[in-house]
Amino acid sequence: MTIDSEQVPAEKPLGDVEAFKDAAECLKTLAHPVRLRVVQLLLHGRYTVGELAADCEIPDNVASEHLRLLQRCGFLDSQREGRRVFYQVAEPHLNQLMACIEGRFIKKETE
Amino acid sequence: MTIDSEQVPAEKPLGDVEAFKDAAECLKTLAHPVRLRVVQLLLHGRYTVGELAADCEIPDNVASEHLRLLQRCGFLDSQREGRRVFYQVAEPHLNQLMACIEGRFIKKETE
DNA sequence: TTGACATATCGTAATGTAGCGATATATTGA
DNA sequence: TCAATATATCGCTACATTACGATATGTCAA
Repeated sequence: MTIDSEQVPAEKPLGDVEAFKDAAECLKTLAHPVRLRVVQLLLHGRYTVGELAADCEIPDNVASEHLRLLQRCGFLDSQREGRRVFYQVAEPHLNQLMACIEGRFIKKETE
Repeated sequence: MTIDSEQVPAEKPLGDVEAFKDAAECLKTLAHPVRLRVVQLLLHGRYTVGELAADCEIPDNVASEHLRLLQRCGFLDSQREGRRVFYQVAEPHLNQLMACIEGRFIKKETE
């Protein structure tokens, strides 16, 4: 048995920095107050750009840009209906991820 | 019964953009490949700045800066022991949050 | 076809973030 | 006290992100 001045830490989890590049990119997209609110809303129903912009109190074109970013990393998709475009959640994991975030950061009424 | 050209969406979840400001700030801190890897490691044990820097293949001072950011939003804390500083997880929710992220983005061996 | 509406895109200015090298601080042992 | 080690901080540059106003595209209804 060798003597080692370092205590041996628990075995490291597999993976490395590289493995988290995609995750970091997507999380960064999610990490914006407007986009978090948008995702929260879309987990409860379909909304148009205008409706989401109104809820978030931002101009339509700004909302449209946020939606484009969320769509680009696969969180959302959209369908045009007439002159309006409805967005909805496309990534099943968003539900659980959002639950974690709300559980940590959003205060419930009944607490 | 009134006729409404809009279909009524499911009731909106409570909250607003403002409520997600803190969440967005912390998520943004987490949303970096090095910091995700660091958190993953620290969920499995205590490590020094130097050990974390080595694993991530970055200079010590860069690691120190990442650790400062993670500590600033309450994810980590640290204790000095001699000339080394050990970091560890300070936020219990990180475990579940990280599980979500790994579940979505990190491929397991056995799959 | 024209005008109004809904959404998307583009150029740009302001701000934020990452990483680097140099330097500072803290701790230990010679 | 001095040098070596470990970590932290600072000033800086490069780059990314944000929101805005203007404009473009797509759709409908008169």
